[in-house]
Amino acid sequence: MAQRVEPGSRTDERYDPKEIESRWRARWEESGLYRTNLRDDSRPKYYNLMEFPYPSAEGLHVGHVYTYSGADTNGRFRRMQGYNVFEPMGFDAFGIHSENYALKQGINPMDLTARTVRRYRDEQMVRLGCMWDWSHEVNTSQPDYYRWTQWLFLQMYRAGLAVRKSAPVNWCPSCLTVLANEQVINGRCERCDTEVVQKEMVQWFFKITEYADRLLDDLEKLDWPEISKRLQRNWIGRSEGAELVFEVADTGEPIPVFTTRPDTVFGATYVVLAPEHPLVERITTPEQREAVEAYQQKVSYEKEIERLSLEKEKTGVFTGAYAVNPANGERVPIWIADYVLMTYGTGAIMAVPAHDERDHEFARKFGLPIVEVIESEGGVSEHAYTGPGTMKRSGRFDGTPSEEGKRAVTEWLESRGLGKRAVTYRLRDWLISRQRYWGPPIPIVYCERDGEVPVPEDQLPVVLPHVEDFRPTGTGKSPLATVEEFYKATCPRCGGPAVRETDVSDTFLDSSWYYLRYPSTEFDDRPFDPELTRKWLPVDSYMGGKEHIVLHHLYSRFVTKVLHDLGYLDFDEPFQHLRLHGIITYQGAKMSKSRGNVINPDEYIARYGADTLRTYLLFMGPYEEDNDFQDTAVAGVSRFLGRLYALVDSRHEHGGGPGTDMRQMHQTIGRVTHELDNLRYHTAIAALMEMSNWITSVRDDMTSEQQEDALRTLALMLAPIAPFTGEELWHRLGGEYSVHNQRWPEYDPAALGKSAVTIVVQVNGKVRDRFEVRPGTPEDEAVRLAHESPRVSPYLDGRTVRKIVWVPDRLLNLVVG
RNA sequence: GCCGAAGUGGUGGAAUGGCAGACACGCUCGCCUCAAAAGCGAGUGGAGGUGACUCCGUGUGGGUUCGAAUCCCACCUUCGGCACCA
Repeated sequence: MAQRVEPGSRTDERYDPKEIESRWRARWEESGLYRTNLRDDSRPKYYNLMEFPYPSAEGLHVGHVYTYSGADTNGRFRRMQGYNVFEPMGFDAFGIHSENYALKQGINPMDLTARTVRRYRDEQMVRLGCMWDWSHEVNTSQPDYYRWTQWLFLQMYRAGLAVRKSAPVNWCPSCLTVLANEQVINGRCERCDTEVVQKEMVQWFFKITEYADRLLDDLEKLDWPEISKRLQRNWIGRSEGAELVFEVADTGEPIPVFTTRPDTVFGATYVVLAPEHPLVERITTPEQREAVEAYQQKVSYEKEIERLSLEKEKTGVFTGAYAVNPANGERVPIWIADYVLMTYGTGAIMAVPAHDERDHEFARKFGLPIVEVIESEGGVSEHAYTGPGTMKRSGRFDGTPSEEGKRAVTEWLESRGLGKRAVTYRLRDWLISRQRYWGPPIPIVYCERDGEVPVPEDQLPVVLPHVEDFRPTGTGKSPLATVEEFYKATCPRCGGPAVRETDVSDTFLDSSWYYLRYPSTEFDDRPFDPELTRKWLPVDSYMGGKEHIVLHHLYSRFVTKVLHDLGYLDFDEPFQHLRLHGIITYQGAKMSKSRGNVINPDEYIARYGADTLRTYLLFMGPYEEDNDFQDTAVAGVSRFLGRLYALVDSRHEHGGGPGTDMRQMHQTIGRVTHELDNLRYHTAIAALMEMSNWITSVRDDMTSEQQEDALRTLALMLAPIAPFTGEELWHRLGGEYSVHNQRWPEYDPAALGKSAVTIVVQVNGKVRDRFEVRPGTPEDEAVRLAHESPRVSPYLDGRTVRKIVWVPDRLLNLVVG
């Protein structure tokens, strides 16, 4: 540790962030400054959560530093406001990203991850100056954590929400595993950008769709940015309509179809099944069988991305079979086409070409009849009419407005047992199994006698073994399927021979509950302690990036709701208050390794110190918007911190003046408090810069007490943003350790009372003069002053004042004509 | 195609109905220096004027208003999300 600085002495040293930061880091550590007493009831609690990183090759990214700078500044601000702040950190250490890094290095992820985590934490993260309480660190890849991830799986299983079923799933040919729907972005793998293919496979799913309505409705009660609510709403994609039953002609076999336009059922001139629809096999006529099977073959080879392409012309094949339109009894042909998806609705549609663009295009291509049943002006020969209107050619419903017809037609068909109201969602069940090594084994065994049996809770964890060959196999099975010591098991129920499930679970399951674990890391006999959980959750502030809205945030809400329903939690939303920071671009583009425009935070910390990087990141622009990183501006922030240091260091050569108006200081306190409350960090920092400029310019007029007061206030307000420099300045000003335990400064409202206000004088809305007057100056006096002003009077000469706009203490506008 | 956000000096941005450009970056000039760096000081939207000043100016066009960067309508551009969801 460097020499102690005695308060009061002028050192004439330059601002040396490296020395300052390492000295205070050691002092904070040794005094346990950031260890939170979770059982302290004397202050209101504040659970300050921020996204934890997954350790990978690249090291800590500047995006992480951005998240943490903003979240930590908020945590420190709340701490100074009197909250007992809990700010934990951990590692999302399981998962494909960490595993792919290990594969590239050829080192078992179990060995490599431990090293990577140490590097992240001890070489990078500790330097950032965040008030993390490392005594509650979690690492999702450790048995003491994933044991409870497996426990969570078992709760899902018991509740009937974890099911093993065959379904069309997304397979990534590069990662050699299946993916959840949320992990496919525009037909590509979220991790590696490879095009995914569709496969029918038996997999484990969590039935998140059963919670679709609650996930949708409860968004209302959350303090979240609108964009994240909108994205979740879109993703859940609730759609109201009806399920109508068409029957196969002759056999009478029902074909339920989902439609949002039951009012157009009289215009349904054909039915389309998804190519994978189970009915296709049974209804296809011998003449059509060859064509149908060829088409099914072709579609099954198609990549998701090709199938979704809109440019593509519609294709399809007639099955040879007919169905009966339940509204008018007409026979309509049954086709199969890939524009109908097996995974949405019932996998079958009634096609109404007159009033649906897609059906229209298909009907025109294959010469199917187009029957207009909603009155339209332009007709429907060229384009479908999809708007509302009056029903026609619809029997008893002719003349009914379409909106009313939706309900009426559904009720009419329902009375005949051929329909009912229905709701469909875009959201699909969460596919959680992965054919990979680096994750928690799914705690299920398969017994010859008892079938699928959950591992009893007291036998958890099912330990992930350290294996030689951890490479993904590509066979649709995890590498664990080749490890006999692992998969050979005895049935927990009958004791007979059994095999373990060898798939591991999705990384997003690990992170779906980690916020529940942080307060309870001391317990190894329960995932989360009821008492601590009741006290500390839900989370008071959660900070992260936009990329997790339909992944991590949605899954966490689902898991919380399930645990609530099972009686483990008394709340059903994990993150009451969520804020999303913007993306940092560099040279105008998103940072990426391939572009070679990645900012390495280590270099900036080494050169300028963590405080400068933190302060710069927050100063760039509005925290919740995207910002471009500019190297030159970083140096400017470093100079600002250096100026503050010099300001404090040279204070004994100044002050001792007759005293000055301290209103500026009180205004700054008010401004900074308000800006920090709203995450407007860039304007908070600007206000601190203005205050520093103000002190510099008037310090010789200040009394010594005033100067001291101003500098201390400045140090206090700097502390949440630049914690090292704030601490150092506070210490040099003789403040007691630590600045981070001080109360946030309050402004004196009386000191804000203005002795004079500036009135802006406009003529016809153009500013012509401004003058200082006492607050509360009446209108007539202001008007008189305006007429006397040589800068205003020329514009009034020879004209009549038609109107006077008077905003007390602010503005006078004279309208002349 | 649909939904959303945003367009302000050379640059990042401030101002959400009332003084456009706070605060910075950059640049110019000056001080310091043998010189440079650092630091400090002054200036810095555009055009005009010796000058006090004047006019213009927040993507484009229109509107509301005493007054619009801010509200409304149309369009253009950029970014983001979704995309055959019946």
